[in-house]
Amino acid sequence: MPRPKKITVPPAPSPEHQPAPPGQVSVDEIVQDIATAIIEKRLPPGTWLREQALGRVYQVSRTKVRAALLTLSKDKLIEMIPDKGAFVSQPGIEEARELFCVRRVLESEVVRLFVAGAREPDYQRLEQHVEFERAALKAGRTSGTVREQLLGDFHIVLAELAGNRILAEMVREMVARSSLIAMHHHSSNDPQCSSDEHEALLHLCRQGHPEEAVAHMAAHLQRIEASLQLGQQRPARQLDLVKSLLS
Amino acid sequence: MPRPKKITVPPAPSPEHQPAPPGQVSVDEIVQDIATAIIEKRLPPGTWLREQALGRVYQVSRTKVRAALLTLSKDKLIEMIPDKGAFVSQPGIEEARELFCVRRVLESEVVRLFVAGAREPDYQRLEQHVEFERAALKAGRTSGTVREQLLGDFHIVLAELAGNRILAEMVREMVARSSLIAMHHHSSNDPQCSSDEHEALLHLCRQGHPEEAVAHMAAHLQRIEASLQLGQQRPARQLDLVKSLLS
DNA sequence: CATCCTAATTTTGTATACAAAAATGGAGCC
DNA sequence: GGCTCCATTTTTGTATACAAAATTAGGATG
Repeated sequence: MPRPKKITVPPAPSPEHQPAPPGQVSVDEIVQDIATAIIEKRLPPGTWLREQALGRVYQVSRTKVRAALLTLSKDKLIEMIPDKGAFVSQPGIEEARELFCVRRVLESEVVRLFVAGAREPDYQRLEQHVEFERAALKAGRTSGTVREQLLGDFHIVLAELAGNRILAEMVREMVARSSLIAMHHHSSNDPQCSSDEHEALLHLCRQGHPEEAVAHMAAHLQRIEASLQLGQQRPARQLDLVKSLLS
Repeated sequence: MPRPKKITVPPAPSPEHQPAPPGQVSVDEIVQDIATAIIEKRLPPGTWLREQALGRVYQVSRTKVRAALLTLSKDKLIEMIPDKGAFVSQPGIEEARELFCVRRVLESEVVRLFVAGAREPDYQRLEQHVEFERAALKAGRTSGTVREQLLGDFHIVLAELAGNRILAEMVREMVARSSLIAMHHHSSNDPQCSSDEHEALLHLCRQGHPEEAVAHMAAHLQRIEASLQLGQQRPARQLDLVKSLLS
Protein backbone atom coordinates (compact mmCIF):
# COMPACT_ATOMS: atom_id res chain seq x y z
CA MET A 1 0.00 0.00 0.00
CA PRO A 2 1.59 3.32 -1.01
CA ARG A 3 1.53 6.18 1.34
CA PRO A 4 -0.04 9.35 0.01
CA LYS A 5 2.04 11.43 2.34
CA LYS A 6 5.24 13.11 1.40
CA ILE A 7 5.48 14.19 -2.21
CA THR A 8 7.04 17.50 -1.35
CA VAL A 9 10.76 18.03 -1.65
CA PRO A 10 13.34 15.36 -2.21
CA PRO A 11 16.17 15.98 0.20
CA ALA A 12 18.14 18.12 -2.27
CA PRO A 13 21.40 16.25 -1.95
CA SER A 14 24.00 18.89 -2.72
CA PRO A 15 23.27 22.01 -4.70
CA GLU A 16 26.93 22.93 -4.81
CA HIS A 17 30.37 21.70 -3.92
CA GLN A 18 31.86 20.75 -0.56
CA PRO A 19 29.50 18.78 1.66
CA ALA A 20 29.32 15.20 0.65
CA PRO A 21 28.96 13.05 3.78
CA PRO A 22 25.71 13.86 5.60
CA GLY A 23 24.51 16.55 3.23
CA GLN A 24 25.40 19.06 5.91
CA VAL A 25 28.39 20.18 7.93
CA SER A 26 28.00 19.57 11.66
CA VAL A 27 28.65 22.21 14.28
CA ASP A 28 31.53 20.21 15.64
CA GLU A 29 33.20 20.06 12.26
CA ILE A 30 32.95 23.83 12.02
CA VAL A 31 34.46 24.19 15.49
CA GLN A 32 37.30 21.88 14.59
CA ASP A 33 37.97 23.58 11.29
CA ILE A 34 38.08 27.07 12.74
CA ALA A 35 40.18 25.90 15.70
CA THR A 36 42.67 24.35 13.31
CA ALA A 37 42.75 27.51 11.25
CA ILE A 38 43.46 29.56 14.35
CA ILE A 39 46.21 27.29 15.58
CA GLU A 40 47.75 27.14 12.15
CA LYS A 41 47.80 30.91 12.17
CA ARG A 42 45.67 31.22 9.07
CA LEU A 43 43.33 33.22 11.29
CA PRO A 44 45.70 35.43 13.27
CA PRO A 45 44.83 36.86 16.69
CA GLY A 46 42.43 39.74 16.45
CA THR A 47 40.72 38.54 13.30
CA TRP A 48 37.04 39.40 13.23
CA LEU A 49 34.95 36.34 12.54
CA ARG A 50 31.76 37.54 10.87
CA GLU A 51 28.90 35.18 11.23
CA GLN A 52 27.34 35.37 7.82
CA ALA A 53 30.71 35.12 6.13
CA LEU A 54 31.35 31.88 8.01
CA GLY A 55 27.87 30.75 7.11
CA ARG A 56 28.67 31.21 3.45
CA VAL A 57 31.93 29.32 3.80
CA TYR A 58 30.33 26.26 5.36
CA GLN A 59 26.97 26.62 3.60
CA VAL A 60 25.03 26.74 6.82
CA SER A 61 22.91 29.32 8.57
CA ARG A 62 24.12 31.70 11.21
CA THR A 63 22.46 29.53 13.83
CA LYS A 64 25.05 26.80 13.51
CA VAL A 65 27.85 29.29 13.13
CA ARG A 66 26.87 30.92 16.38
CA ALA A 67 26.82 27.59 18.16
CA ALA A 68 30.32 26.92 16.89
CA LEU A 69 31.53 30.35 17.94
CA LEU A 70 30.06 29.87 21.39
CA THR A 71 32.01 26.66 21.79
CA LEU A 72 35.24 28.25 20.60
CA SER A 73 34.61 31.07 22.99
CA LYS A 74 34.34 28.70 25.95
CA ASP A 75 37.64 27.19 24.85
CA LYS A 76 39.12 30.69 24.90
CA LEU A 77 40.30 30.45 21.33
CA ILE A 78 38.07 33.36 20.43
CA GLU A 79 36.54 36.18 22.38
CA MET A 80 32.95 37.23 21.90
CA ILE A 81 32.19 40.86 22.61
CA PRO A 82 28.49 41.72 22.92
CA ASP A 83 27.10 43.59 19.95
CA LYS A 84 30.56 43.70 18.41
CA GLY A 85 31.32 40.19 17.28
CA ALA A 86 33.75 37.32 17.67
CA PHE A 87 37.49 37.81 17.43
CA VAL A 88 40.41 35.44 17.56
CA SER A 89 41.93 35.74 21.03
CA GLN A 90 45.03 37.80 21.60
CA PRO A 91 46.48 36.20 24.72
CA GLY A 92 48.74 38.48 26.67
CA ILE A 93 51.99 37.55 28.33
CA GLU A 94 50.29 37.36 31.69
CA GLU A 95 47.89 34.76 30.37
CA ALA A 96 50.77 32.85 28.83
CA ARG A 97 52.55 32.65 32.14
CA GLU A 98 49.43 31.53 33.96
CA LEU A 99 48.72 28.96 31.29
CA PHE A 100 52.12 27.36 31.49
CA CYS A 101 51.97 27.37 35.26
CA VAL A 102 48.81 25.29 35.06
CA ARG A 103 50.24 23.10 32.34
CA ARG A 104 53.23 22.27 34.51
CA VAL A 105 51.02 21.19 37.35
CA LEU A 106 48.61 19.26 35.18
CA GLU A 107 51.14 17.51 33.01
CA SER A 108 53.33 16.61 35.95
CA GLU A 109 50.38 14.63 37.19
CA VAL A 110 49.94 13.18 33.72
CA VAL A 111 53.45 11.83 33.84
CA ARG A 112 52.93 10.49 37.33
CA LEU A 113 49.77 8.65 36.31
CA PHE A 114 51.29 7.45 33.09
CA VAL A 115 54.31 5.93 34.75
CA ALA A 116 52.11 4.29 37.32
CA GLY A 117 49.86 2.60 34.81
CA ALA A 118 51.72 2.36 31.52
CA ARG A 119 51.82 -0.93 29.63
CA GLU A 120 54.07 -1.90 26.80
CA PRO A 121 51.69 -0.89 23.98
CA ASP A 122 51.43 2.57 25.51
CA TYR A 123 55.17 3.04 25.28
CA GLN A 124 55.15 1.79 21.73
CA ARG A 125 52.43 4.19 20.81
CA LEU A 126 54.40 7.14 22.14
CA GLU A 127 57.70 6.03 20.70
CA GLN A 128 56.00 5.69 17.38
CA HIS A 129 54.71 9.21 17.78
CA VAL A 130 58.17 10.54 18.57
CA GLU A 131 59.53 8.75 15.54
CA PHE A 132 56.82 10.36 13.45
CA GLU A 133 57.68 13.77 14.86
CA ARG A 134 61.29 13.24 14.01
CA ALA A 135 60.51 12.17 10.48
CA ALA A 136 58.26 15.15 9.93
CA LEU A 137 60.83 17.55 11.32
CA LYS A 138 63.64 16.02 9.33
CA ALA A 139 61.60 16.24 6.17
CA GLY A 140 62.15 19.93 6.64
CA ARG A 141 59.19 21.34 4.82
CA THR A 142 57.06 21.70 7.87
CA SER A 143 55.60 25.15 7.79
CA GLY A 144 56.26 25.78 11.45
CA THR A 145 52.59 25.70 12.27
CA VAL A 146 52.31 22.04 11.46
CA ARG A 147 55.27 21.39 13.66
CA GLU A 148 53.72 23.15 16.58
CA GLN A 149 50.56 21.17 16.19
CA LEU A 150 52.45 17.91 15.85
CA LEU A 151 54.58 18.46 18.92
CA GLY A 152 51.58 19.47 20.93
CA ASP A 153 50.00 16.18 19.97
CA PHE A 154 52.59 14.32 21.98
CA HIS A 155 51.37 15.96 25.12
CA ILE A 156 47.78 15.17 24.25
CA VAL A 157 48.44 11.53 23.50
CA LEU A 158 50.42 11.18 26.68
CA ALA A 159 47.56 12.68 28.66
CA GLU A 160 45.09 10.32 27.05
CA LEU A 161 47.23 7.36 27.98
CA ALA A 162 47.39 8.49 31.59
CA GLY A 163 43.91 7.15 32.10
CA ASN A 164 42.16 10.21 33.50
CA ARG A 165 39.69 11.54 30.98
CA ILE A 166 39.07 14.84 32.75
CA LEU A 167 42.76 15.51 32.96
CA ALA A 168 43.20 14.61 29.31
CA GLU A 169 40.42 16.95 28.28
CA MET A 170 42.04 19.78 30.19
CA VAL A 171 45.43 19.13 28.69
CA ARG A 172 43.88 19.17 25.25
CA GLU A 173 42.42 22.59 25.90
CA MET A 174 45.63 23.91 27.33
CA VAL A 175 47.72 22.66 24.45
CA ALA A 176 45.40 24.37 21.99
CA ARG A 177 45.68 27.63 23.87
CA SER A 178 49.43 27.20 24.10
CA SER A 179 49.67 26.76 20.37
CA LEU A 180 47.74 29.97 19.88
CA ILE A 181 50.10 31.76 22.23
CA ALA A 182 53.16 30.26 20.62
CA MET A 183 51.91 31.51 17.29
CA HIS A 184 51.15 34.94 18.63
CA HIS A 185 54.36 35.72 20.42
CA HIS A 186 56.10 33.88 17.68
CA SER A 187 59.13 32.32 19.07
CA SER A 188 62.39 32.28 17.30
CA ASN A 189 62.52 29.53 14.75
CA ASP A 190 64.32 27.16 17.05
CA PRO A 191 62.61 23.90 17.85
CA GLN A 192 59.83 24.86 20.22
CA CYS A 193 59.50 21.54 21.75
CA SER A 194 62.14 19.22 20.55
CA SER A 195 61.24 15.64 20.03
CA ASP A 196 64.55 14.77 21.64
CA GLU A 197 63.10 15.93 24.91
CA HIS A 198 60.01 13.86 24.35
CA GLU A 199 62.19 10.84 23.77
CA ALA A 200 64.23 11.51 26.89
CA LEU A 201 61.02 11.77 28.87
CA LEU A 202 59.90 8.42 27.60
CA HIS A 203 63.21 6.86 28.57
CA LEU A 204 62.87 8.11 32.10
CA CYS A 205 59.36 6.74 32.27
CA ARG A 206 60.41 3.37 31.01
CA GLN A 207 63.22 3.11 33.50
CA GLY A 208 60.71 3.58 36.26
CA HIS A 209 61.90 6.89 37.60
CA PRO A 210 58.64 8.68 38.12
CA GLU A 211 59.87 11.75 39.91
CA GLU A 212 62.71 12.30 37.50
CA ALA A 213 60.29 11.99 34.64
CA VAL A 214 57.99 14.50 36.31
CA ALA A 215 60.85 16.89 36.79
CA HIS A 216 61.81 16.47 33.18
CA MET A 217 58.31 17.31 32.01
CA ALA A 218 58.24 20.39 34.21
CA ALA A 219 61.60 21.51 32.89
CA HIS A 220 60.48 20.79 29.36
CA LEU A 221 57.44 23.03 29.73
CA GLN A 222 59.58 25.64 31.41
CA ARG A 223 61.85 25.67 28.40
CA ILE A 224 58.93 26.03 26.03
CA GLU A 225 57.65 28.98 28.01
CA ALA A 226 61.06 30.56 28.12
CA SER A 227 61.46 30.17 24.38
CA LEU A 228 58.47 32.40 23.82
CA GLN A 229 59.43 35.96 23.16
CA LEU A 230 57.12 37.46 25.65
CA GLY A 231 57.32 41.05 24.77
CA GLN A 232 55.87 42.27 21.54
CA GLN A 233 52.54 41.61 20.11
CA ARG A 234 51.64 42.79 16.71
CA PRO A 235 48.52 44.83 16.08
CA ALA A 236 46.86 42.01 14.18
CA ARG A 237 46.16 43.35 10.76
CA GLN A 238 42.90 42.30 9.23
CA LEU A 239 42.89 39.81 6.40
CA ASP A 240 40.41 37.99 4.26
CA LEU A 241 38.49 35.62 6.42
CA VAL A 242 37.06 33.45 3.68
CA LYS A 243 40.34 32.90 1.89
CA SER A 244 42.03 31.99 5.13
CA LEU A 245 39.56 29.24 5.77
CA LEU A 246 39.47 27.83 2.28
CA SER A 247 43.24 27.71 1.91
CA MET B 1 24.01 72.52 21.97
CA PRO B 2 21.04 70.23 22.61
CA ARG B 3 20.46 67.40 20.26
CA PRO B 4 17.02 67.42 18.72
CA LYS B 5 17.28 63.84 17.64
CA LYS B 6 17.30 61.08 20.17
CA ILE B 7 14.30 61.22 22.38
CA THR B 8 14.11 57.48 22.58
CA VAL B 9 16.70 55.86 24.75
CA PRO B 10 19.41 57.72 26.59
CA PRO B 11 22.74 56.38 25.38
CA ALA B 12 22.99 53.72 28.06
CA PRO B 13 25.80 55.22 30.14
CA SER B 14 27.51 52.04 31.24
CA PRO B 15 27.66 49.21 28.71
CA GLU B 16 29.41 47.07 31.26
CA HIS B 17 27.82 45.18 34.07
CA GLN B 18 24.16 44.35 34.52
CA PRO B 19 22.66 47.22 36.48
CA ALA B 20 19.00 46.53 35.96
CA PRO B 21 17.13 43.94 33.98
CA PRO B 22 16.90 45.56 30.57
CA GLY B 23 13.45 44.12 30.26
CA GLN B 24 14.99 40.80 29.44
CA VAL B 25 16.90 38.01 31.15
CA SER B 26 20.42 37.51 29.83
CA VAL B 27 21.78 34.15 28.73
CA ASP B 28 24.33 34.25 31.52
CA GLU B 29 21.66 34.74 34.13
CA ILE B 30 19.84 31.71 32.79
CA VAL B 31 23.04 29.68 32.94
CA GLN B 32 23.68 30.77 36.49
CA ASP B 33 20.15 30.08 37.58
CA ILE B 34 20.02 26.60 36.13
CA ALA B 35 23.50 25.81 37.44
CA THR B 36 22.43 26.85 40.92
CA ALA B 37 19.29 24.77 40.65
CA ILE B 38 21.34 21.74 39.65
CA ILE B 39 23.86 22.18 42.44
CA GLU B 40 21.10 22.74 44.95
CA LYS B 41 19.57 19.49 43.78
CA ARG B 42 16.31 21.08 42.76
CA LEU B 43 17.08 19.64 39.34
CA PRO B 44 18.36 16.14 40.14
CA PRO B 45 20.66 14.19 37.83
CA GLY B 46 18.85 12.80 34.86
CA THR B 47 16.24 15.52 34.71
CA TRP B 48 15.19 16.31 31.16
CA LEU B 49 15.48 20.03 30.47
CA ARG B 50 12.93 20.85 27.77
CA GLU B 51 13.75 23.93 25.85
CA GLN B 52 10.37 25.49 25.48
CA ALA B 53 9.53 24.85 29.12
CA LEU B 54 12.66 26.75 30.11
CA GLY B 55 11.73 29.44 27.63
CA ARG B 56 8.41 29.88 29.36
CA VAL B 57 10.06 30.03 32.77
CA TYR B 58 12.44 32.80 31.80
CA GLN B 59 10.14 34.43 29.26
CA VAL B 60 12.63 34.13 26.46
CA SER B 61 12.77 32.27 23.19
CA ARG B 62 14.37 28.89 22.69
CA THR B 63 17.31 30.60 21.05
CA LYS B 64 18.60 31.96 24.34
CA VAL B 65 17.70 28.79 26.18
CA ARG B 66 19.78 26.77 23.75
CA ALA B 67 22.73 29.08 24.19
CA ALA B 68 22.47 28.62 27.93
CA LEU B 69 22.20 24.85 27.59
CA LEU B 70 25.24 24.77 25.35
CA THR B 71 27.25 26.59 27.98
CA LEU B 72 26.08 24.27 30.73
CA SER B 73 26.95 21.37 28.53
CA LYS B 74 30.52 22.59 28.10
CA ASP B 75 30.72 22.87 31.87
CA LYS B 76 29.59 19.26 32.08
CA LEU B 77 26.68 20.09 34.34
CA ILE B 78 24.29 18.79 31.71
CA GLU B 79 24.62 16.40 28.83
CA MET B 80 23.15 17.14 25.43
CA ILE B 81 22.13 14.13 23.38
CA PRO B 82 21.42 14.81 19.72
CA ASP B 83 17.76 14.71 18.81
CA LYS B 84 16.92 13.70 22.35
CA GLY B 85 17.48 16.75 24.51
CA ALA B 86 19.45 18.06 27.46
CA PHE B 87 19.69 16.18 30.74
CA VAL B 88 21.28 16.96 34.06
CA SER B 89 24.51 14.99 34.21
CA GLN B 90 24.71 11.75 36.18
CA PRO B 91 28.40 11.56 36.99
CA GLY B 92 29.63 8.07 37.71
CA ILE B 93 32.02 7.03 40.40
CA GLU B 94 34.83 6.83 37.89
CA GLU B 95 34.30 10.45 36.98
CA ALA B 96 34.19 11.39 40.63
CA ARG B 97 37.55 9.79 41.26
CA GLU B 98 39.10 11.47 38.24
CA LEU B 99 37.64 14.79 39.24
CA PHE B 100 39.04 14.70 42.75
CA CYS B 101 42.39 13.59 41.43
CA VAL B 102 42.53 16.71 39.30
CA ARG B 103 41.25 18.85 42.13
CA ARG B 104 44.02 17.66 44.40
CA VAL B 105 46.63 18.61 41.87
CA LEU B 106 45.07 21.93 40.98
CA GLU B 107 44.27 23.08 44.47
CA SER B 108 47.63 22.03 45.82
CA GLU B 109 49.07 24.54 43.41
CA VAL B 110 46.46 27.04 44.53
CA VAL B 111 47.72 26.73 48.08
CA ARG B 112 51.32 27.01 46.95
CA LEU B 113 50.62 30.19 45.01
CA PHE B 114 48.47 31.62 47.74
CA VAL B 115 51.10 31.16 50.43
CA ALA B 116 53.70 32.66 48.15
CA GLY B 117 51.75 35.81 47.46
CA ALA B 118 49.22 36.29 50.22
CA ARG B 119 48.86 39.66 51.92
CA GLU B 120 47.09 40.45 55.12
CA PRO B 121 43.76 41.45 53.54
CA ASP B 122 43.68 38.10 51.76
CA TYR B 123 43.90 36.25 55.04
CA GLN B 124 41.23 38.45 56.52
CA ARG B 125 38.95 37.81 53.60
CA LEU B 126 39.28 34.05 54.04
CA GLU B 127 38.98 34.10 57.79
CA GLN B 128 35.86 36.14 57.41
CA HIS B 129 34.57 33.52 55.03
CA VAL B 130 35.30 30.72 57.47
CA GLU B 131 33.54 32.64 60.17
CA PHE B 132 30.55 33.02 57.89
CA GLU B 133 30.60 29.30 57.14
CA ARG B 134 30.63 28.54 60.80
CA ALA B 135 27.74 30.88 61.54
CA ALA B 136 25.69 29.42 58.73
CA LEU B 137 26.39 25.87 59.86
CA LYS B 138 25.67 26.66 63.47
CA ALA B 139 22.38 28.25 62.51
CA GLY B 140 21.47 24.71 61.73
CA ARG B 141 18.73 25.18 59.23
CA THR B 142 20.93 24.90 56.23
CA SER B 143 19.27 22.52 53.88
CA GLY B 144 22.43 20.64 53.18
CA THR B 145 22.59 21.92 49.65
CA VAL B 146 23.28 25.43 50.80
CA ARG B 147 26.01 24.11 53.02
CA GLU B 148 27.68 22.31 50.15
CA GLN B 149 27.59 25.43 48.06
CA LEU B 150 28.92 27.57 50.85
CA LEU B 151 31.78 25.29 51.67
CA GLY B 152 32.69 25.00 48.02
CA ASP B 153 32.92 28.77 47.92
CA PHE B 154 35.91 28.68 50.22
CA HIS B 155 37.87 26.78 47.63
CA ILE B 156 36.80 29.19 44.94
CA VAL B 157 37.72 32.29 46.89
CA LEU B 158 41.05 30.77 47.80
CA ALA B 159 41.73 30.03 44.15
CA GLU B 160 40.85 33.57 43.16
CA LEU B 161 43.25 34.95 45.73
CA ALA B 162 46.05 32.77 44.41
CA GLY B 163 46.50 35.19 41.53
CA ASN B 164 46.19 32.84 38.59
CA ARG B 165 42.98 33.52 36.72
CA ILE B 166 43.10 30.38 34.58
CA LEU B 167 43.64 28.23 37.62
CA ALA B 168 40.80 29.98 39.43
CA GLU B 169 38.46 29.41 36.52
CA MET B 170 39.29 25.74 36.49
CA VAL B 171 38.77 25.38 40.21
CA ARG B 172 35.42 27.08 39.88
CA GLU B 173 34.36 24.52 37.28
CA MET B 174 35.64 21.62 39.31
CA VAL B 175 33.92 22.74 42.46
CA ALA B 176 30.62 22.99 40.61
CA ARG B 177 31.02 19.50 39.24
CA SER B 178 32.04 18.26 42.66
CA SER B 179 28.92 19.69 44.19
CA LEU B 180 26.84 17.89 41.60
CA ILE B 181 28.61 14.66 42.42
CA ALA B 182 28.28 15.19 46.14
CA MET B 183 24.57 15.66 45.65
CA HIS B 184 24.27 12.62 43.47
CA HIS B 185 26.11 10.07 45.52
CA HIS B 186 24.66 11.79 48.51
CA SER B 187 27.10 11.50 51.26
CA SER B 188 26.10 10.74 54.76
CA ASN B 189 24.92 13.81 56.55
CA ASP B 190 28.26 14.43 58.18
CA PRO B 191 29.97 17.70 57.41
CA GLN B 192 31.27 17.26 53.91
CA CYS B 193 33.92 19.76 54.15
CA SER B 194 34.21 21.04 57.62
CA SER B 195 35.07 24.65 58.15
CA ASP B 196 37.43 23.52 60.89
CA GLU B 197 39.63 22.07 58.22
CA HIS B 198 39.47 25.30 56.29
CA GLU B 199 40.56 27.17 59.36
CA ALA B 200 43.41 24.79 60.02
CA LEU B 201 44.54 25.25 56.44
CA LEU B 202 44.60 28.99 56.87
CA HIS B 203 46.65 28.66 60.03
CA LEU B 204 49.25 26.61 58.23
CA CYS B 205 49.36 29.17 55.46
CA ARG B 206 49.81 32.05 57.87
CA GLN B 207 52.61 30.31 59.70
CA GLY B 208 54.46 30.08 56.41
CA HIS B 209 54.51 26.34 56.04
CA PRO B 210 53.70 25.98 52.39
CA GLU B 211 54.26 22.30 51.97
CA GLU B 212 52.36 21.40 55.10
CA ALA B 213 49.50 23.55 53.91
CA VAL B 214 49.60 21.82 50.54
CA ALA B 215 49.53 18.44 52.21
CA HIS B 216 46.62 19.56 54.33
CA MET B 217 44.65 20.63 51.29
CA ALA B 218 45.35 17.32 49.58
CA ALA B 219 44.27 15.40 52.65
CA HIS B 220 41.21 17.60 52.97
CA LEU B 221 40.12 16.79 49.42
CA GLN B 222 40.93 13.17 50.00
CA ARG B 223 38.59 13.14 52.96
CA ILE B 224 35.81 14.77 50.96
CA GLU B 225 36.19 12.15 48.27
CA ALA B 226 36.21 9.37 50.81
CA SER B 227 33.07 10.70 52.42
CA LEU B 228 31.17 10.17 49.21
CA GLN B 229 29.32 6.94 49.18
CA LEU B 230 30.50 5.85 45.84
CA GLY B 231 28.27 2.95 45.20
CA GLN B 232 24.64 3.50 44.55
CA GLN B 233 23.05 5.92 42.22
CA ARG B 234 19.35 6.35 42.10
CA PRO B 235 17.46 6.08 38.84
CA ALA B 236 16.64 9.77 38.78
CA ARG B 237 12.91 9.97 38.86
CA GLN B 238 11.40 12.71 36.74
CA LEU B 239 9.89 15.71 38.41
CA ASP B 240 8.30 18.96 37.44
CA LEU B 241 10.89 21.11 35.79
CA VAL B 242 9.10 24.40 36.08
CA LYS B 243 8.30 24.08 39.75
CA SER B 244 11.86 23.13 40.51
CA LEU B 245 13.14 26.31 38.98
CA LEU B 246 10.58 28.63 40.44
CA SER B 247 10.96 27.33 43.96
C1' DC C 1 43.07 68.97 6.19
C1' DA C 2 40.94 67.33 10.12
C1' DT C 3 36.56 66.80 12.72
C1' DC C 4 32.13 66.07 13.89
C1' DC C 5 27.56 64.90 12.68
C1' DT C 6 24.25 62.22 10.19
C1' DA C 7 22.35 58.74 6.71
C1' DA C 8 23.03 54.29 4.79
C1' DT C 9 24.75 49.82 5.31
C1' DT C 10 26.33 46.02 7.71
C1' DT C 11 26.35 43.06 11.65
C1' DT C 12 24.77 41.11 15.79
C1' DG C 13 20.78 39.64 19.01
C1' DT C 14 16.56 37.42 19.36
C1' DA C 15 12.15 35.59 18.04
C1' DT C 16 9.65 32.85 15.09
C1' DA C 17 8.64 29.34 11.41
C1' DC C 18 9.01 24.96 9.72
C1' DA C 19 11.01 20.19 8.88
C1' DA C 20 12.83 16.04 10.93
C1' DA C 21 13.05 13.18 14.68
C1' DA C 22 11.44 11.29 18.86
C1' DA C 23 8.07 10.52 22.42
C1' DT C 24 3.23 9.46 23.28
C1' DG C 25 -1.11 7.15 23.13
C1' DG C 26 -4.32 3.83 21.74
C1' DA C 27 -6.31 0.21 18.86
C1' DG C 28 -5.74 -4.32 17.53
C1' DC C 29 -3.67 -8.71 18.20
C1' DC C 30 -1.27 -12.62 20.60
C1' DG D 1 -2.47 -8.75 30.64
C1' DG D 2 1.27 -7.62 27.52
C1' DC D 3 2.86 -6.75 22.96
C1' DT D 4 3.40 -4.37 18.40
C1' DC D 5 2.21 -1.11 15.03
C1' DC D 6 0.56 3.19 13.50
C1' DA D 7 -1.28 8.02 13.99
C1' DT D 8 -0.83 12.04 16.78
C1' DT D 9 1.59 15.14 19.37
C1' DT D 10 5.62 16.93 21.33
C1' DT D 11 10.38 18.16 20.97
C1' DT D 12 14.63 19.18 18.82
C1' DG D 13 17.45 21.05 14.71
C1' DT D 14 17.98 24.57 11.54
C1' DA D 15 16.79 28.41 8.65
C1' DT D 16 14.89 32.76 8.22
C1' DA D 17 12.88 37.32 9.55
C1' DC D 18 13.22 41.38 11.86
C1' DA D 19 14.84 44.88 15.47
C1' DA D 20 18.69 47.03 17.77
C1' DA D 21 23.26 48.24 17.70
C1' DA D 22 27.53 49.19 15.47
C1' DT D 23 30.24 50.23 11.56
C1' DT D 24 30.92 52.77 7.49
C1' DA D 25 30.64 56.54 4.25
C1' DG D 26 29.81 61.10 3.01
C1' DG D 27 29.33 65.80 3.54
C1' DA D 28 29.18 70.08 5.93
C1' DT D 29 31.87 73.04 8.86
C1' DG D 30 35.72 74.86 11.41
